[in-house]
Amino acid sequence: MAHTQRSEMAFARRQRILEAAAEVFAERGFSGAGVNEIARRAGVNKAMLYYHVGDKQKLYEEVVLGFLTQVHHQVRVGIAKAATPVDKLAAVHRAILELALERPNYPRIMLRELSLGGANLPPEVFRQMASLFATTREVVEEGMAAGQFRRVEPVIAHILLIGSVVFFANALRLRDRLGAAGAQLPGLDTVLQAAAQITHILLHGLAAPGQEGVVP
Amino acid sequence: MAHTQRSEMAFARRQRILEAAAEVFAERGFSGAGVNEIARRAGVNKAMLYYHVGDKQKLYEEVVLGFLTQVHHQVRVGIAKAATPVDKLAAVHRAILELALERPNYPRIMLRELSLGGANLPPEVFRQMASLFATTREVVEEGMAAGQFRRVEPVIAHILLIGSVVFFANALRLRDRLGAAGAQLPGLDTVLQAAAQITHILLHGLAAPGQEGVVP
DNA sequence: GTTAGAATCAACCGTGTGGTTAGACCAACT
DNA sequence: AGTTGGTCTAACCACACGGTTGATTCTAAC
Repeated sequence: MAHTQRSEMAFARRQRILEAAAEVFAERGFSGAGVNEIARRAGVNKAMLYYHVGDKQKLYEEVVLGFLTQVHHQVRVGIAKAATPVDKLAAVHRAILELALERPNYPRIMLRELSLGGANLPPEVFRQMASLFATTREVVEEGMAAGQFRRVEPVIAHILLIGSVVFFANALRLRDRLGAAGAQLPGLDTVLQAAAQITHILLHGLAAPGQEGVVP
Repeated sequence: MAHTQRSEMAFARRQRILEAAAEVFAERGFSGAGVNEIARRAGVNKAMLYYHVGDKQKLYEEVVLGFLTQVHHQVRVGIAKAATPVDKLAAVHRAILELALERPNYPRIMLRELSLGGANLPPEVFRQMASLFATTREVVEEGMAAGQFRRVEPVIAHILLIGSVVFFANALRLRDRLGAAGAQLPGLDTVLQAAAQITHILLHGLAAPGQEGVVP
């Protein structure tokens, strides 16, 4: 296993580099991030970035793609565990939300990338997005067919689901500065409680007339 | 009025510079934007940026603040014209939405700034945000007092209102690339129609049980 | 023990950046 | 005509950036 040990070390290095990259990209954005700083935080020489991963662009793509596939995976797991369309959609929302809170770097990156129109992203990332969208679309259509959801364009539901999470996760970081600016801020006991309110409002909003009771 | 003409010219120049700046900041973000390009697009010498407005930072602040105050103004106008809390909240949503669609540069900037945690923004901008938030808070609380809205933390409603618009406006730009990646995309006749669906879902979701009928 | 190749590093390079400056231009007033 | 002060420009600068290179160390296999 000697050879394996070596490549395991290399793999670990690669992971450290990608994590550091995610951190810096999240904090400063693609243009704002410096490969020097990424290297510094990963504790490796700059040339190692190019050796193990690639140039700045490649670094970025790797980070984004890694996150997207993870989200999609979790979403599918969530759906598989749920029974009704409403539960499934709630599961989708929660899966995204939990990942967003657990790994706060990523919503930041996604948000910024959205505002750039995906300028820094390769087609593969869009394929992954499209695939995630297809998943939620299925759920929404199933729910409409079952009469649980009102008739909406699935893409709208998708946008609301994802958007609310990403926006919310990012907004959390403004709290302190908004408070300092005089905003009268929440008596939110926990972040998760606030998130639950969001899920509830969205599902309630999507419920077909007379079906509001189905929403947990 | 000779002197006035001169300063009017200067004012116009300033506006052109700020518009160009908004454009470039929207396309490339704060770090990605170059003062050279801003100057080029504004059709002025680079040094004029520093003369008329200030450094890159100041340029950015001016752009963001200008937009925020405009939003807040429109929101207030919308509220003033509406009667019931539901109508007022719908008006808030529409005001933000219309501005976002009309001046697409700004949602992009705001989104990116959100993901940066307002790193590039001065306290005054946060004061403006807090003030806007206070406005919607009033409406939400009025609606809850009147029994039209379910009990929610106003900040949640605020986030959903703003977030959905900003996210939606930005998502529009992904359409083509997502379509090319195989996403089955909307039969949305018009953008406004999609937006109306969003407003409807949110208001419906916020409506108190039994009050869903009040939503237009 | 030697060797091939993976992994690492310090030093370097060209380019493009934000920002500055010294002065030219020009309209308006004395 | 001369002076002033707002407006504008070309040229410049220091520097940080992304990226590369060539040499060097480490390790595993023969």
